[in-house]
Amino acid sequence: MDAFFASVELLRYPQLKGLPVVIGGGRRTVDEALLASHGERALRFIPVAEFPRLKDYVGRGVITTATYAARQFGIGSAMGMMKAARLCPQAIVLPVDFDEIRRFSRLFKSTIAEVAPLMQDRGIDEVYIDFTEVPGGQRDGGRALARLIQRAIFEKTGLTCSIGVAPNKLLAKMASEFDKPNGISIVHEADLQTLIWPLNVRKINGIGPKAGEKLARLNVQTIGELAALDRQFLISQFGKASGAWMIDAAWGRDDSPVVTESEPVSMSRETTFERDLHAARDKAELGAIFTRLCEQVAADLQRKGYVARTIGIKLRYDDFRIATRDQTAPAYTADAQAIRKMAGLCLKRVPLEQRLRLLGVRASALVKAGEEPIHEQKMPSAQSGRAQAAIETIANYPLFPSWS
DNA sequence: TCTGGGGTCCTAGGACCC
DNA sequence: TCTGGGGTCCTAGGACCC
Repeated sequence: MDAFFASVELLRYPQLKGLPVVIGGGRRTVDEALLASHGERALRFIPVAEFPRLKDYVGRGVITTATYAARQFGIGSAMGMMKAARLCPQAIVLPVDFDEIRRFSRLFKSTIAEVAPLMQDRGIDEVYIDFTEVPGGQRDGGRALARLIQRAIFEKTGLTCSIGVAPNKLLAKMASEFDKPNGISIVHEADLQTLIWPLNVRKINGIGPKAGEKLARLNVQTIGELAALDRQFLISQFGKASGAWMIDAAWGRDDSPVVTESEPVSMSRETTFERDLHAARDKAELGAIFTRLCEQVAADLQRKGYVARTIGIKLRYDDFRIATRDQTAPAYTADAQAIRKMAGLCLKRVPLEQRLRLLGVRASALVKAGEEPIHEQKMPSAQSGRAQAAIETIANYPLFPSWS
């Protein structure tokens, strides 16, 4: 989807069309009173002058999405709000409305699934589609179906998307970047050398800042240069799995299937504080946040019908270093108090002298509620001390109090 | 006044088991 | 005079993606 978060807001505020708008930030920047006085229906008539500007923004957020007009100023996703404000102080800033975003996400995905049911989720605004078997899918090299999908999505949502058509997911993803917004790009196997090899290695989905930097140090900038390297050399540099994957990617080879269903691996909640907090000096505040995170994780598990056996915490210190601790229990739970106790055990094992910027709670080793393995869980005797504490913790809490 | 939140996957080491 | 080999599970950290 093109500039998804921003485009959804532009549906409500069409008067902002063509203007630099950014979505993101930690606090609500649209005045609630303004919304209340104008009412949902009249939102489109709020004068542009009344919208909050980036220069007035205070907080620790990052940009989630920038409209194409805002991108002209050098603003992009994941950029800190303060930096963006320096680049374009007059840009309008709106908060993320997650409920609305999720609603549109479901809408565009269900629209696609009606046409091409073999669809894989790739986050909130992206999917892979295997339309090998869709009637008419091969017409005009796939362009006809791509047009049909674009039209259907626009009719249902009023939003545009960009589509890449290729023999596999790797190439399709790259192709989808070629003609944005509202474009269709078709890449054949034979186009590898002309269309793919001139691109920077960072355009490969899976080569991020670190691998990109390392390749640059090896004097490799383009995908073509990467393709010219020896497989064994890449394996020696990046490890067995990554090295082999990298050379295949450079040659456009990817046989991974489009996966329509998958079970979640973990569920987590985390929050960055408005100011850095200290475990001892801000104990009450931190404790309340910690408990709330546990309650949110528990609610997420229960709402989605899962139970977890491993609970973990995540800390980000004021210097941005991250620490994580995990604890596996002998039994599964989705209970807020049990999770709170487990997370508390984790907290005891992590250094707390330094001020904290972020705290998170994570549940993993998930299974569907009611489908827990029946045989007894073997405890890792390596951490028998910890494990014992976990056993006692769990024993003190009923497994599914909210359902019983 | 730098730098969100929710995920997945991989690696490497230690403990333990047979 | 040296001390297996394979496998699983757990943990911590890190890269990467949307």
